[in-house]
Amino acid sequence: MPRDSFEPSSRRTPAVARLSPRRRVPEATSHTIRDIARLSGFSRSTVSLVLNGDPRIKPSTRQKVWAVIQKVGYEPNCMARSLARRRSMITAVVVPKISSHLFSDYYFSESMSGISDTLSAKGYRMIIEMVTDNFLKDGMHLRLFRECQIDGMLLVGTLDTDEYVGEVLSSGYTAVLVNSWRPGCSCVVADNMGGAASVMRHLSALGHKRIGFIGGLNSTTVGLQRDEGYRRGLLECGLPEATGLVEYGDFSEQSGYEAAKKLLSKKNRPTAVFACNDMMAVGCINCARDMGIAVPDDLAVVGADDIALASYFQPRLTTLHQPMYEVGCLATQVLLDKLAGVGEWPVKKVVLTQLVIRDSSGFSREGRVSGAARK
Amino acid sequence: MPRDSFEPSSRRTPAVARLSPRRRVPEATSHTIRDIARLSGFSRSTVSLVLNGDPRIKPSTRQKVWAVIQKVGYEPNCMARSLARRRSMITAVVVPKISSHLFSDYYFSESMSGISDTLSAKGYRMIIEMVTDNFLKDGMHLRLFRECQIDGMLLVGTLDTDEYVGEVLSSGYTAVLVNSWRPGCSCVVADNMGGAASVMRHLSALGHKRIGFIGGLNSTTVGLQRDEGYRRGLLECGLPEATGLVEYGDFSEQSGYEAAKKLLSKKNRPTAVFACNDMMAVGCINCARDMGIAVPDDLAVVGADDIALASYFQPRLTTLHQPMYEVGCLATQVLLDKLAGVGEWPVKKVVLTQLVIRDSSGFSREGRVSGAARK
DNA sequence: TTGTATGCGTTATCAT
DNA sequence: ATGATAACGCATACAA
Repeated sequence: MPRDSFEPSSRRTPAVARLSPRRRVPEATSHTIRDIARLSGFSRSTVSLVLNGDPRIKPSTRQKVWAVIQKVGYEPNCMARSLARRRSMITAVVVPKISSHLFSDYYFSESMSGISDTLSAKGYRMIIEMVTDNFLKDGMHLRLFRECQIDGMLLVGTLDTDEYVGEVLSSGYTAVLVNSWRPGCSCVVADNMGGAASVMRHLSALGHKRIGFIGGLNSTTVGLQRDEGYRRGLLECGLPEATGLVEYGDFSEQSGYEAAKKLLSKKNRPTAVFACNDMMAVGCINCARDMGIAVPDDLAVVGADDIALASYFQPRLTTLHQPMYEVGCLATQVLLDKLAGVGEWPVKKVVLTQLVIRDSSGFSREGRVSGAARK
Repeated sequence: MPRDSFEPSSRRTPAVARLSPRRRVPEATSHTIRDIARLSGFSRSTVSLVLNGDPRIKPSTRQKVWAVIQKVGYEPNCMARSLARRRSMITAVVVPKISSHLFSDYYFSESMSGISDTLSAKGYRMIIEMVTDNFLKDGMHLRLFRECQIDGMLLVGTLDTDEYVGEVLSSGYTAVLVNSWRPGCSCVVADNMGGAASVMRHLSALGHKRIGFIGGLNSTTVGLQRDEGYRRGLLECGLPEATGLVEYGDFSEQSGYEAAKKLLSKKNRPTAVFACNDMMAVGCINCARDMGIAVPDDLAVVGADDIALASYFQPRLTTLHQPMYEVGCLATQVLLDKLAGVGEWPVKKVVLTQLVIRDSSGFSREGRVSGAARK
């Protein structure tokens, strides 16, 4: 009983209840695939096949259908398509909420740009979720998959201690970690360990023997890896792991200031300091200034991240540039490959970092030195 | 012919074609509303009503149904719900793509945070779209509504010359402009005009008579309004609109440098400069330094935006703080109100700006002065 | 190659 | 108060 094709102007009409036309107010009267079928004289399926570029459709048919589509300005409904295809073309990007000023952090902004560019180039859309207490309480990390039908998830800069990450990864859904590292899952990270080691070689080459370290949170991958890189650098340069040369902060300027205070108050204070990120480097330099220690003359300071401030601060910061844009792009590509069913899985990728030499380490002209890659 | 309720374990079974069970691999076997109906012994409709908190449902039924929902961890499918409800609970946030480093700009990052917080508090999700050439070519601005069924759109910092904005607004879809201004539509902006005037009063109070202005792009609302505020400020302070005191840039540091060069090369150069944004203020100060003009002693400089750099730059920048977080929140609220059918429409809202006095204008301690509100 | 029938998971209408 | 069923708009085995 064909009840589809030749009903001139109405939607599929039920056998009996012709009395109450179910059509709701067609406010913006957008067309459906039915309209195209009717107008073009083909069936819905044919239109659908044309829409999806199926090669089985005869060219002449294809053209006729497309002509109608163009003419009436038909656009397929994503929701309906997702429902039928069971694939939403939507990716969630989950970012930690650090204060309420998340997006201003270079680290995240750069990765977001890379992610966004790569996703939209492939026709994917992204929804952004910030990890708040509510996010966790509502179990949003899994609801995004189940309720919202997202195809995949990018987890940016998560902590080793974030439990929800484990839940996502073990749930069987597709996810990639951006700049954090866990065994058994796909991760794309900047080569912080190798980069940190290159910082140490740089300072060592300048003649420094006592190089201090202001660490960050070792629950973060960057914190941990830069810490390891510091130690590896000492080894490579043949420097002893002297005591009293390491203090930890929490990545904030304030914590960098306080760590520096401890470091610089010692009888045998370091002549150079590698701070785990730029903000702590800034704190360190401010502390040195307050203590009457000149940077870079009496103390060389190197940061990491290469935030915008780094090149405007006085002295301009020598720092380890982390190519977060590239990391974002690559991570997204890994995710999309998996969704497309190509490539390996899981996969680990490392993007090289670069040492940007400015003034705070005693050089006066800017230059770049490639960081070491871990192969 | 009831074919729904008492089919123990299978989906709706067609009269004949029982041979080929259409069910595809239920990979992650998530439950549907049918499962809940079956398990609880009620109909799909009842479950749906329970799910949506309909008051007509008897409390005992409500409890029984919820018990099952909790037990099996059922979560409704957004796509199906959106399709049926014709409302997606998704909002698009459209931001201009300035270089590839969009998110690093304070202006946008702050507004995004406000938008994100407000949306997620109301159960809305946001998808972020950057305006690129492709965005425009594909007609994405309207496709988002038609294809993706977004409920509303927030347009952040658009230019007066952006044509797609007009198309969105005239299309009948719901949209709010964030920090830009057009007649006949809903806008939420920072009070840049009043704020700029307060900058002028500040400089005038410091004794400056010749106050220069480095304008931005007057195709932007902030550019235009700060320009107007500059002139209004001159008037309020009884200063003449002298010639040769105004130059324009494009908001970049470089353009600020060049504008300053012209301004400061004149025989009768200004003793103070109000730059339309912080980056141009930085360029101006760098230029002054290169010309041997001391800031703030020989030249007072005030910027606008209060980007993170402002308090780290030397000298620390006196600047007009623009509460973009609040602007983002408010704009989102306006949008959601409209979607909920409450409040007026269209609506114009102005958020006060604040003058943050630091070192570049000659003061040594930080302080805040409320900007003037336009009523 | 094209058409038919049905499914995707939910909401909304109407009848009971 | 609850149940049955038709939308919602598209995709897709399978038949023709």
